[in-house]
Amino acid sequence: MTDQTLWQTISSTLSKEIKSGHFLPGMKLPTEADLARRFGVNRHTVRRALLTLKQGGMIASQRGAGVYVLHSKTDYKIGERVRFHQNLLDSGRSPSREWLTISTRNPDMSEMRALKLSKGDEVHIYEGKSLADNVPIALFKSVFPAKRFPDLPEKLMANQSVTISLKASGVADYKRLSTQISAVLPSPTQRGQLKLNQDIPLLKTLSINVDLLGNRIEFGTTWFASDRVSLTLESHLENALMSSN
Amino acid sequence: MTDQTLWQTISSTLSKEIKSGHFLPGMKLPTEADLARRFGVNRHTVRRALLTLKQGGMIASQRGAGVYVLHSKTDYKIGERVRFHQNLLDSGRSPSREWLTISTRNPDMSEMRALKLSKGDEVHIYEGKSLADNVPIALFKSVFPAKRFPDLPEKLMANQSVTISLKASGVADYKRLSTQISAVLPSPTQRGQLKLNQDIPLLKTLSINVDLLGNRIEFGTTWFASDRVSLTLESHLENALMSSN
DNA sequence: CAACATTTGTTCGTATGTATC
DNA sequence: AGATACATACGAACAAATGTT
Repeated sequence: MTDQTLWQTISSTLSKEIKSGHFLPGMKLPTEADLARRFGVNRHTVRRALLTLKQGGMIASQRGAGVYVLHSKTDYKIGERVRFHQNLLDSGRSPSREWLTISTRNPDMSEMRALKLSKGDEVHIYEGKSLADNVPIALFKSVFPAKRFPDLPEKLMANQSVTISLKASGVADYKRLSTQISAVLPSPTQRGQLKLNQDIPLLKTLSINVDLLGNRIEFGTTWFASDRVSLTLESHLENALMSSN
Repeated sequence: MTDQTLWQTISSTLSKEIKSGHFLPGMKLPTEADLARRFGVNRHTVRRALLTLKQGGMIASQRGAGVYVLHSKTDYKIGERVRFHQNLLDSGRSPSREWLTISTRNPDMSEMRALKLSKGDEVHIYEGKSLADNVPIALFKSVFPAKRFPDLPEKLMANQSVTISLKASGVADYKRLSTQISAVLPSPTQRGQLKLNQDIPLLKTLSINVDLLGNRIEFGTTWFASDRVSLTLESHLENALMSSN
């Protein structure tokens, strides 16, 4: 409508065709050359149009293969409690986790502030990847105070689950204190780990988790692929009111 | 580091120079032609690099003028209560609001579900723009049940404030029930209203607000320009724990 | 206000690299 | 191994918005 340039027109045309079901999730779009012929433009103009669809999370391209329509987003709930697996099980997905690094080192400034550490305190770093139905949907980095959880690394390697590992360390329950959300672009490393085809923004969340006494026990960063996830926040009102649903 | 392509190298080089303070907020970057000469590449390659910086909210371009370094983001708090002005005042900004349309019509499916409306119920639509220091930072659309708030439109036009208008309609207080966050690309219309230069994703939030009895009184959608805002969620634990700060 | 130079935005053309099938 | 298809890069030209003279 308000479109003016060729690539904007092409972009919104294809967008409508995808939304209308003309192209279904998982389907391969016509090749760039075909689309260029169809719209009577240069291949670059088609690529410019496809780029914005890619950024919007509607499609993904694979060099040498083609351009594919993506599936709709997984809904990821962020409540008081942080339960990754349960979260995804609820939406009918099969969740899994891969850990990339588990290490212990001195904290940087932001980590010290977030966990209210004293000088000399060390932290455990737990980095990994979250998948749903074997598709990577997020990268995470969790920072724990080493003084409080001396043998957490071994537990994490064995358990694959933060909740269970913390429980084994005496934390019966923990809650989310605060979360900050922003949108960033992936680094080349992140792009590879999430198998992104560039130019898809990540929903970045910084969260601080506390035990029931209010002690800060985890400083977590998560990068969600915005083409595969949307975040849902639920207040503690939710449970009480949802019963009257 | 892990960079491989020319435009990725240029992008991270410029990014570092901006972060290091070599280019300060508000400053004009060298022209694309100059940068192309500096890096010894084609102008297209420079533009590809600048595009990712633009998407990351680091720079903004103006045709005919140049490319400028943007200021850092405003932090926008999302708590149980929804208080736009207070929110921005807290971060030292001068907030303002412009309303674009105020109307009454029949709800669509999503609005009926969100507000739990019965067939035949009408809704008031309140659309507008939020600014901080005269820079647009978000667009919003609020949907209210007309049956409960018959004269809300007049109040909104007079007040400019949702909180005050609802209070005048007998809602002493209201809270956020749930919020869904995703990232989308702006439509041409939104791009114009937010004065975006294309290709900056929007943080889109869908929220349902309820009065103290749990009745749903507002279904709101907000599109934040991700280059100007980051969202912070605070649990109700925050207040209790922050005192021990 | 008009004319002009500057600067970014769009489009086409062409060539080469690289991953997939 | 070869054909297909996307990714990167260079070159050229013009359009559109801006700022200046």
